[in-house]
Amino acid sequence: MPQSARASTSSRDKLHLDSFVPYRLSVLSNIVSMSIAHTYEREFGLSIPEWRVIAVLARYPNLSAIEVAERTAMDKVAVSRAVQSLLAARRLVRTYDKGDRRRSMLRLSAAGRAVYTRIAPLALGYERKLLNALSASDRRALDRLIGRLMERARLLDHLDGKGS
Amino acid sequence: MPQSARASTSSRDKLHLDSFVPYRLSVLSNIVSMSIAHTYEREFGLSIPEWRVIAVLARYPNLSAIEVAERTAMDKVAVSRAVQSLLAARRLVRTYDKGDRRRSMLRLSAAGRAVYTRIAPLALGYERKLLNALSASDRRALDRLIGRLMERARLLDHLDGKGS
DNA sequence: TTGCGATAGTTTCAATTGTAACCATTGAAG
DNA sequence: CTTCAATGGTTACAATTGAAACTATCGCAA
Repeated sequence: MPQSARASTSSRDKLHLDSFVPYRLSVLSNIVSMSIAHTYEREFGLSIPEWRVIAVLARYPNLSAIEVAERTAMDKVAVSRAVQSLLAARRLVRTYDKGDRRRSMLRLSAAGRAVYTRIAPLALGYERKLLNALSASDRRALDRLIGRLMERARLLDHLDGKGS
Repeated sequence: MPQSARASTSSRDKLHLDSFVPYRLSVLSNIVSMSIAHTYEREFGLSIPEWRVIAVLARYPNLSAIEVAERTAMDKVAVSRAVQSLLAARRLVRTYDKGDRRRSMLRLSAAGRAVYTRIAPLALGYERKLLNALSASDRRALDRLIGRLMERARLLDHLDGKGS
């Protein structure tokens, strides 16, 4: 079998990490996340999960833990831990649903809201500085592209393999 | 003090996780990475760091551990661990530089190359399926946008705060 | 030579995270 | 009324990761 097409690594099978989109996305996302995370860790002792919980509760008060998980793309264990440390820091108030006592109802305390109103501008400021690298139309394009890719990635994920 | 402008969260300070670019990037990147990681974990028992080391050594043989770290955006501890488990699995060969015996020289064994030639097409196949969500010109745009953002993110990172 | 700061890489220990098992409550079925 | 599967959430334990300290070698200087 001379230069078998099956066994040889044809040029289109070559993978350059530098131009491999999943790799590039991962590196970009890590730099960005760590940059922001560093800000609110330093200033408020918040971890990323904690910050996400605060952000979503600022927008949608009285969610249950599971609803928070859905909106933040975290799993319920991560939410549970973030909620516990936020409760301990008195940045959150938890009550339980009358009529379904499994269901918690979470909202920010005054202290929690204060944290939010101080961090949100920092986070948005970082985003703005980041997006300054792009023209207005590029920014719109970016949004659209991320949306499309997210949709497709979820589809692929559910189609094959781990579609639990 | 009726609707104090200072204390209230003005509309441009509001942060919607759903439209916050750093958050969207992070979610997208996680879905994508885990989807691919799942494939090579299942089929070859490779972790993400191990896969990255293999990918870069397939392209550039005889790198030292630190050079691998630079090209994969991993830190040297992660590289050290990945290298150890790849050595144990006999997928890597390590020699030491004559003349500087601190410096290792890493390259794939035959088994390592075999793993590479089987995974690379899977990874590229995934990328292709993902990018099928986009037109050719959108794909070019995506590449350009990621590049610009990466550059800007690194700049911002080094400017302020943690510029170690 | 000896000494010393820098570089390559490893080890150690603590913190974070992920998985699975678990407890409590609910709702519906018998 | 019991029983039992499903749901909300927590706990326990193992695996991963990160930061800092450590070892070994090198290059240069006195």
